[in-house]
Amino acid sequence: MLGPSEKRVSSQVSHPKGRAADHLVGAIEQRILKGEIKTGQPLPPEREIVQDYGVSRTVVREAVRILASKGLITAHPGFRPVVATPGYDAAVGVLGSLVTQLLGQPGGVRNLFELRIRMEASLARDAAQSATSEDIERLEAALEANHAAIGDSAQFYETDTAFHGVLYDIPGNPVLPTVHRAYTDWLSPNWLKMPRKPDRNQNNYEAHKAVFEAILRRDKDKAEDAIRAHLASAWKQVSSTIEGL
Amino acid sequence: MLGPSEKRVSSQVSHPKGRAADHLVGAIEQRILKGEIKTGQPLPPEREIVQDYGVSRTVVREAVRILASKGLITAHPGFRPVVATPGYDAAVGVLGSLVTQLLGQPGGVRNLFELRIRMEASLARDAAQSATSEDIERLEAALEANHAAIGDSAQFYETDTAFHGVLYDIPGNPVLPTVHRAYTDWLSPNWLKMPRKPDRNQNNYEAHKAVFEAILRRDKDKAEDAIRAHLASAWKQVSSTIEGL
DNA sequence: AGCCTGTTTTGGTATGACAAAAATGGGATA
DNA sequence: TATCCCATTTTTGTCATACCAAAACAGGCT
Repeated sequence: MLGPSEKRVSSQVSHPKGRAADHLVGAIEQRILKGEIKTGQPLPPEREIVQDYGVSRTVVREAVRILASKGLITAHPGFRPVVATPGYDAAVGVLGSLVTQLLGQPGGVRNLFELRIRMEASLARDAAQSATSEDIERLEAALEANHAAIGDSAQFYETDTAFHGVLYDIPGNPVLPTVHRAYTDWLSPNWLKMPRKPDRNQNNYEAHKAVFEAILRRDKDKAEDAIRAHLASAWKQVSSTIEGL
Repeated sequence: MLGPSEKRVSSQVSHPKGRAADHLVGAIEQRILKGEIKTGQPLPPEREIVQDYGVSRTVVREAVRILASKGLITAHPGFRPVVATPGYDAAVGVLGSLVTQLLGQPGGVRNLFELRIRMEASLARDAAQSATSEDIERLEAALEANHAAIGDSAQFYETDTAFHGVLYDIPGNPVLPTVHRAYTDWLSPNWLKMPRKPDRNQNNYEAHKAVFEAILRRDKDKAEDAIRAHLASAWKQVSSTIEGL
């Protein structure tokens, strides 16, 4: 036994309500948002924060972990946490588990895929209207790569994704490529369950080609129809393979 | 002084690498995803988890807070954390601070608003194509409410949002209303900085009316154009008011 | 049965300790 | 002098323990 001799008054009077860790999170968040702690720069050592805010290390630690899981800082084990580079991709990571849970509930995958269809329909129209000749070239290159990969299903999946990805690049909004990555990340678990055979690849390639040609012709309606048809067919393939729709 | 007499071998051999808290998070996450702990049900007491997983309460506590900030559980201070009802809105909350950071960087607001324009253009087309008579009625009611609020800018903002909200409701995808809320939540801080005067309200109302009428006529292109024009004009108003574009 | 109250449980926080890994500083070496 | 290696100091990760306050619970009283 060790001697339980000393009393401890504890008590931190400063924060009347709410969790201390949350207050700390807020405080540090502010400092990050205001740029007081710049991107890429490490947070002060835990003990220093303890001093500055008059809380225990337990609390500091919790706050740091919360900030990390919010995506504001990155914390490799053993290293000082550093303020994360703000990027749209981080958001995808933060959503991770939540989305997984959402996709697990009835209709979840379908709801997300519908959103994707809507988005790509819009992108296809856009491309048909305002793709530059450079955009067209990239699209064509992606299409060719896709064609070349018909025999190799893994490769086909890659080039398929890449082709769609070009559409997300065209408007020049940096959020869109991230959205694309989010869709593919979140939907791929379901997609990859589906058996992929060369004849299916062939069909999909042809669908891509139709989209490309409509864009080339600057036919917005046709482009939208083509990609909607393509995605609807893909959905049919997937949903027939998997129970949970 | 207390006697530092006893040795402590500590050491938890089970987890070869990575942070203990992260392993715990993963484990509990699995149990939630698998439905072992059902929605609305409280997590076991911290001390019990300590026993079950052979970790310290510090670690359990961290894990719980992380799960909370991921949106998988909700933890009111002083209460047992309960497994959160999975809902799309939770995702918006989870993104919170990250998005704030993103919007703070150059072009952030513009990027998000462009996404919104794209979305609503798509929704307007959709509505023109497949709104039921019931949808039309709701849209009309929203439009009237908007008209009645022209004199009251606060009220106008409400009904304005509600009108757009109807568009997000029409396709019946539960994710869309959430997207709408996300857009408004995130953009409103900027919007509300803008002085709102009755004549502007009048203009906006008329823009809404144009959208409505195009939908009524089932004219997809016109509907899209109308809402794009409306949003582009709104953007002009806002961006001229605020520096940070 | 319904309400009040004392007890037990549980979350929130603080403290102190220590191993392991990272940062640091100096000295030996090329 | 510049460079590399190693001993020392920090710092993080984790554990154990203690204590308060609030919540949950269990009786007892009305």
